[in-house]
Amino acid sequence: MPPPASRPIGLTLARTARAVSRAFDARLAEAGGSLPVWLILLSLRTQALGNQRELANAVGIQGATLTHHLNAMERNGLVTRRRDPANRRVHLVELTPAGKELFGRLRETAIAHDRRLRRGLTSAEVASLEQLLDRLHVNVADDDPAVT
Amino acid sequence: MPPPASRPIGLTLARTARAVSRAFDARLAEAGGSLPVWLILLSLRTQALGNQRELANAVGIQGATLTHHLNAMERNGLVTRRRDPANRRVHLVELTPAGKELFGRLRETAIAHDRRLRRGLTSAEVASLEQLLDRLHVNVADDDPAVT
DNA sequence: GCCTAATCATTTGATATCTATCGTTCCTGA
DNA sequence: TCAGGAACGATAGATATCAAATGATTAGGC
Repeated sequence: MPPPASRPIGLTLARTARAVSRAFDARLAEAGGSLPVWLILLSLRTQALGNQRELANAVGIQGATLTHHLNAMERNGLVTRRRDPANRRVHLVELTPAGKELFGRLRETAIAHDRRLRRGLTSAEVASLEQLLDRLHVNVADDDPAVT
Repeated sequence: MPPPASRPIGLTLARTARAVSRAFDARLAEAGGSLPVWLILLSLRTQALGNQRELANAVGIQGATLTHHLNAMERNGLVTRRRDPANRRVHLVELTPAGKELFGRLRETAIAHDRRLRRGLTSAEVASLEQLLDRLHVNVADDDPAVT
């Protein structure tokens, strides 16, 4: 059983994802944002999150990492944090007007990026890509590492 | 023109890639390695690289980052670095026996990971996935950002 | 043959991320 | 009632990464 002759699919996946993320991040930087800031703004704007842990989960980062970003965003006047009076362990994170304004600008960037990414692909192809990616995800998320 | 109703494809791509990379890195760690170390060993073993810049390029990282990894690998006795007598700007990087031994172990891990990743996918599906990823890559690598 | 360009690697300084730990606040069961 | 544990977020310490500046060496132009 020789090693796979072609380039491993994981390598192609990692490199493509990095190139795409970097391109997106560069566009967001031009608009005054960054990838993590955009994901945080998006989650705050579109989901009702009870606490920072849920927010971190929605963004896909750890709580500690979220803390750093929220510190910076608070310093920059994008969000406010205050204790929930009903449960003083919980911090309520809210967008300021400046935060909402940045969200609007970054949303344009995100829409343009997505359009650019899909260029030349039919919606059936995009759907197929999504489905294949999901299957890779399932293959590694699987709790049974015994399968060789 | 509303934002795309479905989850942006870039987000699915980024999350899948992260999950896959993390799973692979965890396996490599069990075998005594890491993702960047594996890529460096693989490049050294399978390609004739003239200098560190080429090596960094093959691995897909910046020269500065490569320097850090080579420092650590040299400390751990996996590689040696010496000046090229013909061009004293160039460092020749070579695997030690311990480096070759680790390469062999990590290769097993990499083969198993690839097999796991492809589980349930036909080779036609994998080829289709590769081709779709390449098209995304081209879409962002494109030098013409005017296309919206 | 010199001075300037270019090339190669490293260092420096910054950001993003993780795991582990800590302090505070809340809740539950004896 | 109150002691122990759980939940929440912050902090500390570590690693990976990049861009920009620096140092050393070579190559080219005159």
